[in-house]
Formats: sequence, structure tokens, C-alpha cells
Amino acid sequence: MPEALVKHLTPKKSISVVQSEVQNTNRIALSVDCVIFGFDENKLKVLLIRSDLTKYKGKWSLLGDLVKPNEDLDRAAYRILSQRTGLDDIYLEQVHTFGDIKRHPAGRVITVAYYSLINIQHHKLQTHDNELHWEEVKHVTDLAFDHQEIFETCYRRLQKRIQEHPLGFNLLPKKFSLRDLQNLYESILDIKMDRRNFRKKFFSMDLLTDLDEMETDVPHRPGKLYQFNFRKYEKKKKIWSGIDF
Amino acid sequence: MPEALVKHLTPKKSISVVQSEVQNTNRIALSVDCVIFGFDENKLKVLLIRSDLTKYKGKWSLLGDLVKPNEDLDRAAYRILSQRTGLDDIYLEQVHTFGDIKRHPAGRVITVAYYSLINIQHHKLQTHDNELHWEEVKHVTDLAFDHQEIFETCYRRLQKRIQEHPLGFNLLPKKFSLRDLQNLYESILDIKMDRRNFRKKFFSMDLLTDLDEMETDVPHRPGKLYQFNFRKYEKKKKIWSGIDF
DNA sequence: GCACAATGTGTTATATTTACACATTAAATT
DNA sequence: AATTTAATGTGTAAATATAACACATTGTGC
Repeated sequence: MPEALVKHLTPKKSISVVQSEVQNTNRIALSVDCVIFGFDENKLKVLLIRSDLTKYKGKWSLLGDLVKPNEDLDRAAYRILSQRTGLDDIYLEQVHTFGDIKRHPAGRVITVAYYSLINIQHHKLQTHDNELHWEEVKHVTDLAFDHQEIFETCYRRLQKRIQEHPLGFNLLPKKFSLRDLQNLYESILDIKMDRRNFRKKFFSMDLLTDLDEMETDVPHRPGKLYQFNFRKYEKKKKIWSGIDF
Repeated sequence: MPEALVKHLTPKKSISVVQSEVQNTNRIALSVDCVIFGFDENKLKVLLIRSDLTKYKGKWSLLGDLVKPNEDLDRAAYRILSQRTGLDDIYLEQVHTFGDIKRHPAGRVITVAYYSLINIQHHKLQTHDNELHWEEVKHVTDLAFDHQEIFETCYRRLQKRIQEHPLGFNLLPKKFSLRDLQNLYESILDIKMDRRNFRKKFFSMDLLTDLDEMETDVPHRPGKLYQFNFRKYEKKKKIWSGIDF
């Protein structure tokens, strides 16, 4: 066996590092960044904050913070969200970790990206202080750091997830019309859908409770209002085994 | 506006931390763990290594290592793989980051989990030194650290991905029969599939090159051999916009 | 040359997805 | 009060995709 190959095969130390290594070897800071989605004026939006680094002066960035030494990752993400929005009970999902060496100008910072879905009606955060801003996803460009890439990764993830799980409801008020729901899907996926097929699909899934209420304040025939029925969504473990490239 | 709410709305410092913070605030070590899948004897297997921590004495764990201060995440995962297997050109995908405070006995270590697919024929690593071991996925239980959870997360991810993208080929030798391919899918998904429908599906996708060769050394009628045709898989951007919970 | 154990193939039934048009309703306007 | 407006609400038929299913063929091993 050639020596070069043998070298490769020499057992190396595993993840089970000893204490001293943990403390001394690594000087890597850890942060969490959140892509916070909201749905308003029939548009999918993202909450951004002005960068305070001179290097990125004037640019928008995602909301994030360093993870505290004794703070779980998910909890850190949750903290950022509740601090910013005052909301609890937020949908939150880890997406990807970005760790390029030079991604942050202040040193080695790797960041765990989350996205979250919030009901924009239920929060009233001050965005007019020019620090925070709801930007339409279509118009998000040129964010600070590698946040553009993080944003796009999270957005693609949302687009995929929303077709597989009923997440959309987290972006809507408790009561919504089917038109609202369709608008939501259309704006997230950036496509047009057939109204009849859309309704048929959702009714057949039996996830909506008919509230026997109507929209008000619409300048046309009002639609019925519905509510998402969590109880009915019991992750019907669909054992799907198709192949679909 | 209530004071408590106002507090929530007060702008906090963003991700753009200053240099000093990066160096002093965080003492979090960063590692990478790889769930290395192989396919052998018609079984899906995972490469494990004996834990060298006394706390987990006798238990198996995933292959991993600390990320070096000036090493990209993906590169670190790649390094672990090529060190262990002597292979390059490996399929590698980041899955999830695990960061519970107490997940590692030696201190705060967060770990980025990857899975990889390797062609077990093309490597010949010494597993008989009792350090490394290929374990059938069905029999993987009770790994060290939180590696059981990491393993299961990565396995579920693989199961999903394999139905959406032609990854399976990375686990097979260059030349394979359709039976091999079906066995692969069946063992990854842990289901039985209909042979005729399976073949129909793959032929219709037009990803296989018929090599006009036959299996040898089989005690029955030999099957034809095929090769995966990367060229033909040009991520036909299927704009699927179904909803399927 | 015969039994064996696998490969290789086609059709039908079912389920899912897509395409498509018109009557209905309440508000706003005249 | 009648009309216009802009939306809601609904069903069916065609096309596509999936699932179920059986028998002839081939090379090996005895």
C-alpha cells in the first residue's frame, strides 16, 4: 500500500476533544441571524436593520446577535426575535450555518441562520426610527456582510417548506379569507395559482374551520373567513416514497 | 405605550459587533461531524469511530474534528472525510447545527453536521483496527454524545433528498445494474418498490447510459450494467408549485 | 438438459393535477 | 331603485402520474 494512502488511514483524534483543546484551540465567535418574514399589503416582506459597521454604512442587514456562552442556539434565535418584535410563540426554523473565514470584517464569526414567520398585524414595532424596516422580498438586494446569500438561502427554504407543511398560517391573522391565503402562497412562491384548484386543495385537506363570518370593509362581495385548525393537522405521516428529481 | 413593550422595541446592537467583542465575549468551540454513508452488501451503512472519551467509553461516535481558526466550514468537513477515507470528490451536504449547552462534556462545543455519500468500493480503509467500523444504519443505536440525534437527523435528510435529487449514484460503483440501484433506494428508504415501476421511472428520466455490458459472477441471469449520466441531469428547473402537506 | 433464480417487459385501473367559464353577491355609483 | 363593478363561489372534463399486477426470457449450476 502506498505510503501516502496509509497516512490518510492513520486514525486521527475524534470529536471527543479534551478540555484544554476546547479552551485554547479555537477563537471562533458564534452568532445567529434571523430572516424574519412578514406578510403585509399582500406582499411578503423581511425585517431588516441598518448596519452599524462603517464598512457597510448605509446597507441593510439581517437581525442577529452573538450567542451567549451559556445559551442554546435556538434560544438565542428566539431571544433576538422576541427582543425585536415583542412577540412570543413565533415560528422559527434553523436553515444553514455560514462559516466562511472572511465573512465578517471583525474576525472569525460563524453564524447560524434561522428564518421566522410572524404575524405582522400582531406586532407594532417602531420601524420609523430608521433602524428597522420591512422590505419586500422582491426588492431585497445588496445586504451587508454575506446577508444577501443568507437571505436567499432562507427564502428558498421557505418556498420549499411552505409547499410541504402548513406554515403559511403563521404569517396570517387568526381570521383570514381564502383569497388572503392564496395571495400569501402566490407571493411566497412568486407565481399565479388557479383559484378553483387552490380552494379545492385546501378544502380537501380539511385544515380550515369555517367561521361563518364574512370580510368587512371590502369594496366588493365579501369572502368567508376561516381559521387554521391545528388539531386537524396531525402530521398525517404520509409515507410517500416517490422519486421525483 | 407600555414601558415593557417599549423596552422590546429599543434598537439593540446588530450582528455587526466590534472586534473586541468577537475576541472576548465568546468561548465557544466549533466542530464538524460527518455522517458518512456507504452502501455495501445491499445495506446502507455508516462509518463510526470508537469514542475516546472515558465518559463514552465503548460507544461509537461519528467522525468529526474541531474546525481550525482559519478553515472554512465546508473545508473542515471535507478534510475529515479525505483524511479518513483517502477519497476526494465526495458528495457532502451540510444538514444542521447542534448547539445545546451541555451537548459535549468537555465544554461548550457546537457542531455543524454534514452527511456524505461515498462509494465503499473505491475506498479501502482499515476498519479492522477496531477504531473504525461500518455499521448498518438499522443497527445504529446509542451513539456517544448527541450523535444519535445527529445521525437520525442526517439520515432523515438523506431519505428526503434522495427522492428529490439523483444522489444515490454517489453510493454506487460507476457501473451498476438496475437491481443495484433499486436495492439502494429500498435500503435507504426502508421500503419495497415495484421493479417494473422503478425501472420505468428511471428510464423515463433518461439519466442512465446503457453500457451494453452485463453483470458477471452472478448465479443467475445477469443484468445489464448502466452508468449515471451527469450531463443529462442539468437540474431541469422543474417549476413545481404544488401544495402537498 | 433441466431446474433455478433472477432479469426484462406492458397494460389497466386509480388517483392526482391541470385547465377552464359562468352565476352570485354586496358595495358603490348613478 | 336600478345598474355597474369587482370580487367570491362553484363543477367537470382532460391530461398526467402513480399504482397494481403476471408471464416469458436468460444464463448458471447441477
